[in-house]
Amino acid sequence: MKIDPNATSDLSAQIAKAIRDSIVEGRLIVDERLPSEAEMAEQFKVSRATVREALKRLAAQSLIRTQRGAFGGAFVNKLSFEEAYGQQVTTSTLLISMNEVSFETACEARYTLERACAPLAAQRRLPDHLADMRAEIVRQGQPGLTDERFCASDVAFHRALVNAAGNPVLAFQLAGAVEGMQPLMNMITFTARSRERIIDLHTNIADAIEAKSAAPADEALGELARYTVELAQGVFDERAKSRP
Amino acid sequence: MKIDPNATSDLSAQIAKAIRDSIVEGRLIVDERLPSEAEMAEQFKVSRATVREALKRLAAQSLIRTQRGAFGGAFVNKLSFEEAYGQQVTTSTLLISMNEVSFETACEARYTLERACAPLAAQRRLPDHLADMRAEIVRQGQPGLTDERFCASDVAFHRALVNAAGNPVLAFQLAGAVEGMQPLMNMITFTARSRERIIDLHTNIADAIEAKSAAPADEALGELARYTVELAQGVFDERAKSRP
DNA sequence: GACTTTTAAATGTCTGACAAATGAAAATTG
DNA sequence: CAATTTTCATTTGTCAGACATTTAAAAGTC
Repeated sequence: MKIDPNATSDLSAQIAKAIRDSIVEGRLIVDERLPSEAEMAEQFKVSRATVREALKRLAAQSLIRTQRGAFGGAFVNKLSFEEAYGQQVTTSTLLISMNEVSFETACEARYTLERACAPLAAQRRLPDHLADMRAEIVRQGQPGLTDERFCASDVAFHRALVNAAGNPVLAFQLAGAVEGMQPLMNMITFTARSRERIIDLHTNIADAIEAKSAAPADEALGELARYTVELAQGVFDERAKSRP
Repeated sequence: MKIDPNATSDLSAQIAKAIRDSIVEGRLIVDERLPSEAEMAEQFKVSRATVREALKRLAAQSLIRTQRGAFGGAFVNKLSFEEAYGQQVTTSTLLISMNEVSFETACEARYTLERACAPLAAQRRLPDHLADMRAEIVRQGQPGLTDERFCASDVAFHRALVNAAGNPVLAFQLAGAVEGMQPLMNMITFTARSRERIIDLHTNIADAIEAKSAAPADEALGELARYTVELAQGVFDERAKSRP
């Protein structure tokens, strides 16, 4: 691990990169303890403050965790699916909100990936997954539900569908596609009639998954994708009319 | 933005969270300048070092960028697809390598998602994407190519396929699934015969995409998924035999 | 007006210090 | 001896102040 004091980037960024590379390439293994801040400061010939800034960068990516006290220090963190899932959602949400991604593009990505899960979900679903899906459908039918809560329940329904595929890597990869869409979905005003239609389609999906038949689930998801884009189009048209 | 000095977590983590929330929820918009470190230190009633640690956390997630000099400071960064792509790949790679994910599980996730792209790719592919795919196929046929380079070319081929779908959000979501697999793929030893088989399947895929016919592409991808798992199984069996 | 110099503001880095947490070892107690 | 308490060294978390470096605007110069 070498640091170049004359490089363009910050010393803390260089140090963070050196340690990150060591972790990614396996020279530092999970739960291994890094040298203390003071030792690293000496090793890299920088101050402790600079080392700390580097460590905070790594902590932000869940690559290390720190513990105070004697025999404490910084340890290589075993990245959990939960942590990775959260990072994935945050990144996707920001990416979509900051890059003028059209609703159609985001929606297409989401439903394309989700439909890919449907056959696996139909094949492997457990009672728990079905129960989760049914519970969200019930929630979606409750009167007085705000649009935001309706959307949140929609996300929860689709998360259950993805989980039913029984592949944690797949679930992680889809996290951003499903949950990152929520801010866009929240912009839609759901009328009683559109909710009814969506709940019908969700019911079709749950029924198909329960019956372990992939095709109808895929069909309903396709229909849902079309309908969602249609609803969004209506909202945008309405908005364009009121602000010409 | 409020900070609790008695909370369990670090002050710098709390401050980072407060700023992150402001960005995610839109209270801070792209390119907006944050207060200077000294001002934030005063505002949050902490030292400048603590504020800096918080800012480094945000910089590690590409949420802010900093600029030195007068009228410099920390600015909300517009998360680019490129940056997000890189983060996604790093996270996926670490997640897979640290969590005893079976080759089958990772492979299933990858090919399930990739097959979902095939119809879109067949429909929308541009000459550039085809050229990229063909170029990688040529490279894969060169003698003397190391296994690692063969794998890297394999990833490049599949990246071109995903890009051919013409949906940047989809491409981003698939980044981890395709590239995060590489360390696992690198463990496979590719014989001349297995390379030939893979190149044949890649050619089938490229031909199908060129002909804008989705079904053969999907078929070849399925075959490739099966064959990859089979190859890996061979490697693991071999290893089990030599180290009983 | 075009060029150079100055200057103020901001981040980057360093030093030294103290607070707080924490587990191991030593001392104490029954 | 065993259980408990105390001490203590180590390490991270936080702070204050200083200086170096970068940068663009402002002032000065021809």
